[in-house]
Amino acid sequence: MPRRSKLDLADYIPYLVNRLGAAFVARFTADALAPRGVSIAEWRVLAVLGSSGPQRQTDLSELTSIETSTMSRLVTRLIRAGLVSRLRNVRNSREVVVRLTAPGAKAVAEMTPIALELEAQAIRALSRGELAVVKRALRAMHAKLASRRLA
Amino acid sequence: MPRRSKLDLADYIPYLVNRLGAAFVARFTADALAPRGVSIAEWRVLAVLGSSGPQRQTDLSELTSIETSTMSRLVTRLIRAGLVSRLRNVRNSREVVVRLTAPGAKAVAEMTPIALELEAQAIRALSRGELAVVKRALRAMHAKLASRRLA
DNA sequence: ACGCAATTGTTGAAAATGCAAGTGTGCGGC
DNA sequence: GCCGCACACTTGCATTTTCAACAATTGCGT
Repeated sequence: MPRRSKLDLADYIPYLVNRLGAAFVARFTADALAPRGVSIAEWRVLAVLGSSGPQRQTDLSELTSIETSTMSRLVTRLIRAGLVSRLRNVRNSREVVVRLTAPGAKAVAEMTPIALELEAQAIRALSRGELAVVKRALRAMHAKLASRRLA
Repeated sequence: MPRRSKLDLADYIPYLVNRLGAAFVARFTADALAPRGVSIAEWRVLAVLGSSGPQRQTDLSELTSIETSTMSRLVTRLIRAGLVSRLRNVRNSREVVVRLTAPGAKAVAEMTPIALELEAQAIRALSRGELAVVKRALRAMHAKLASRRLA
């Protein structure tokens, strides 16, 4: 067991995670986003809507790790692009429901295979068992950090 | 094996990676950065300098996944804060060498234990074997994505 | 039912970012 | 040696993000 009071980034999980995340973004931007003039933040919102259905902006913020004020303007942009709609909730009029429009759903449908192919490429480096461990580990670490945040 | 043409974010590695990365940032910001008025981008630069020694700005950009123009201004800010110095390379005068000042090294030394403790908390969710798998996997996936980028 | 705090979303202003263009420097071919 | 190209960095400008303040609405405690 190495004694670690000095930081060795090459072995530091947050660093490795950030670097991998940046690589995904770079590749996905080149393959899917840039050709369509969509930003990574916009894609994240569209992907959540496609995966989990219509959402309040607060929930979109939570799910994407994007600030609520940024989300407000981001949704406005997506509306201008015709990809989503924003409607006030009838039962609770301080809330708003954002949902994909038909063109928005089509855009998600077109980009999804590219997204999946990108993941497929990355995990070619892994055995099936390793993949399962990695997914569980990513979720478990997130849970540990998110829970402590409330305390 | 599920057939996946629809995107299920809860099982999608890039999403899990982004979410975990955001959680690290949120926690580290609260624990170490906000109290000192340091931004996450600044910390990343300081951490690389602490871990790998003086660097050219191009290399800092590469290592931190931060754009070179952003890096230029970021280093300027760090200089103003007294944490790093920027000196033109004598042997190649278009290059610059950024290095920690004494206060910069001190700042890194103070924040490093907090960074390590944060990682330690996260990986408490993992067995030793899982941890090894995760680290290898993060590196392997990054390698797969980075190599293809050049092709 | 009333009042007050919490929730949800928006906006203003400052700061940070990204992209393209520009500056200066080194290097390879001929 | 000279020309042209690649590299390292900086700068201008438009866009995006952030943080705080604010407005509107709900719901809780009593």
